[in-house]
Amino acid sequence: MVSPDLRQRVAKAVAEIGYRPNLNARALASIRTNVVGVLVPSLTQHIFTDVLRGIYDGLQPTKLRVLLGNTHYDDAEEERLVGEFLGQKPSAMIVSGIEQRPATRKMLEQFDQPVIQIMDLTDDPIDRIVGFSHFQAGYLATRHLIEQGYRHIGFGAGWVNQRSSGRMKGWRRALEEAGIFNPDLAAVSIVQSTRPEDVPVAPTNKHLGESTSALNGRKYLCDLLEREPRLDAMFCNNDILALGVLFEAHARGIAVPEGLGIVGFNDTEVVSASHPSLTSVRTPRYEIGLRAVQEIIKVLEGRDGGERVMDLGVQVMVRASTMKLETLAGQEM
Amino acid sequence: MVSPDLRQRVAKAVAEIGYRPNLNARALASIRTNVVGVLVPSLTQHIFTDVLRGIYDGLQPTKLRVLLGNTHYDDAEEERLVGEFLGQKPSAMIVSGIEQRPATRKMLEQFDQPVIQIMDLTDDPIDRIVGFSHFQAGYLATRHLIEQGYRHIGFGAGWVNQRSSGRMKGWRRALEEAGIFNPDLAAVSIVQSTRPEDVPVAPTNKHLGESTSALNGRKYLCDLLEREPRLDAMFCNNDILALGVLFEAHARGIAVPEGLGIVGFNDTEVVSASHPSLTSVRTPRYEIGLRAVQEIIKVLEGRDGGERVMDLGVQVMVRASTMKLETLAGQEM
DNA sequence: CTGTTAGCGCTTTCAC
DNA sequence: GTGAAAGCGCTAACAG
Repeated sequence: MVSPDLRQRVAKAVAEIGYRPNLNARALASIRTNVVGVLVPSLTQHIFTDVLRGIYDGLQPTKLRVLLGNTHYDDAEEERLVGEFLGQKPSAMIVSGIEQRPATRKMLEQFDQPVIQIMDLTDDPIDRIVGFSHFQAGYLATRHLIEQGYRHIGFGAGWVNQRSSGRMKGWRRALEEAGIFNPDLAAVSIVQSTRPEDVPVAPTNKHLGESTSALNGRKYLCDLLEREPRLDAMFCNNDILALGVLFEAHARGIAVPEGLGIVGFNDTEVVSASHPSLTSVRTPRYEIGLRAVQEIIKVLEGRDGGERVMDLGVQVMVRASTMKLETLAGQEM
Repeated sequence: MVSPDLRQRVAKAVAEIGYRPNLNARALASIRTNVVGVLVPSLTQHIFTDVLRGIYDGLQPTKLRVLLGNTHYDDAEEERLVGEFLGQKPSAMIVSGIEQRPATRKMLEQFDQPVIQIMDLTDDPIDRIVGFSHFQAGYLATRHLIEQGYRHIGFGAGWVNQRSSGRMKGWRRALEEAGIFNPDLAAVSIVQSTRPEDVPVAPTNKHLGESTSALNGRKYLCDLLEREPRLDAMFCNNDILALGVLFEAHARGIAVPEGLGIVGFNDTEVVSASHPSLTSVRTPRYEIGLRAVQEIIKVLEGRDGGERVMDLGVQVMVRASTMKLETLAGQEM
């Protein structure tokens, strides 16, 4: 406690001199760093930037900062970055997915602060995990198409990694249960998975192309129609792909949803405004980021909930592009 | 120099113990931090994530890491973050735009390491700036529409800040030069600018709405057509807005480009795949991020180029949505 | 309760 | 050349 006058004068001096506390020294002296290390596989896909928004918003009221790393979907890079970040003694770590290398996992397990995996689900998280089931997402999307009366349902994905292969397996399972699975109806450009058996289609269905583009969507529809002219619906690995399929349908004069049902993935903003609007699987990206940091804050404050696996779920947002059965009158925006 | 054997044994011990150098201590002892502070106003707009990609890619071969902050387009938050980041003694700073508060600018000027402003241009940068002219972008887009024969050219923007108002002024200037400027043809939802006089339209043209959405694009086209039925073209503040305009044109049966010319902004991937494909102004977002860190690396290595203002330019990518004059045969993809 | 001092784990410098 | 010692700017634990 000092006099307000002195307080004022000190503050003034501080401002004049331009004094800034050295946070490195502070971090070294105390053990707290107030830094959360965040590792994402990509900044290209808006999906991870939505997660980041949630993280930043959740961290806003705290004094925690973000140290962000981009692994570029590369195991080795992830391992390097985890090592580097851990050397910074962060207050917590957030990493994407569940496919860490054994060495990476070990480092993270030895780390004595909260570690949150995000964007996927497993019974055996490093510490805690908050995400949703990709299998369930693919399954629900495909079931929706089946219920709408579609029978020749394709799948399109620019590239297949561990998470999208989960969606793909959901697609396959739903079709197998209905007895209408056809492995020819998968259009996949690039497969990257540590376990190739994860991808439930024959390699003959693959062809090269860029990763995740609307142009690919157009191409996939062409390809699948060539293989199976009766194709009447598509579940797309992302919304941009779905938009591409829609554009190609427009260009070919195929009516959507009557002649072709389309389901996107992620439910990004653009799909609700297209004409016709697109059905899409809503993924809780923002919520995942927010929840991850909320859990971190809880643990750091000592009021740990103890929940290790947090499934935030997905939801099929039904719009005009799959309204085959219903009358469309008044349904479109 | 030690024997390979000993080297091996030490490495083994290091791995077993799980030793990690404490980077805070290192930062404190040396003055080098190997951290680049990056401040962006938003992570929602993919535009800044493209910049980030450039930054990360440019930093890849170095040992520099990124400390990322999100100002949410808030001056006060920017000031807070600059102070906080500077306390970390980063090796360099990257900040977005040129509208820093005086106090923020002063802190950055006193900082003795490279400071790069990005995404805009000014003759008077804090240290260096790499970007492009938003005025030129708006001017070129509008000139292109005029040259294609359009005469009632509207402008649409979810929200107008310092940079988009530059585009808007370019739009206005081009129309004034052609003697066809009509202030009624601006559809703008939210204006946020320190200098309201920057926005070259009457306030009556504003109405509320979400920031940057395809649904807004649809609404803007409706609004402008109501105000001026002869409207025959639109320059949109971003590609998603342009997509919304295209969807609304579809829905209303307006032919694009014959009845309505559309130009987007940023040239994101999706516009080249739409049907018809959309003309858009390509902005060098990735290149800006890359160049910014290349400049930083140059300065840190002591081989400073001395260039303070780096204009990376923009380019109108002409596609089907503005091909009014030419024959369209064979032009569309 | 205030003022002092001993480190935090490195890098750098200075003797040897 | 190698090895010991002196800080970097703070925080925390101590004594007054």
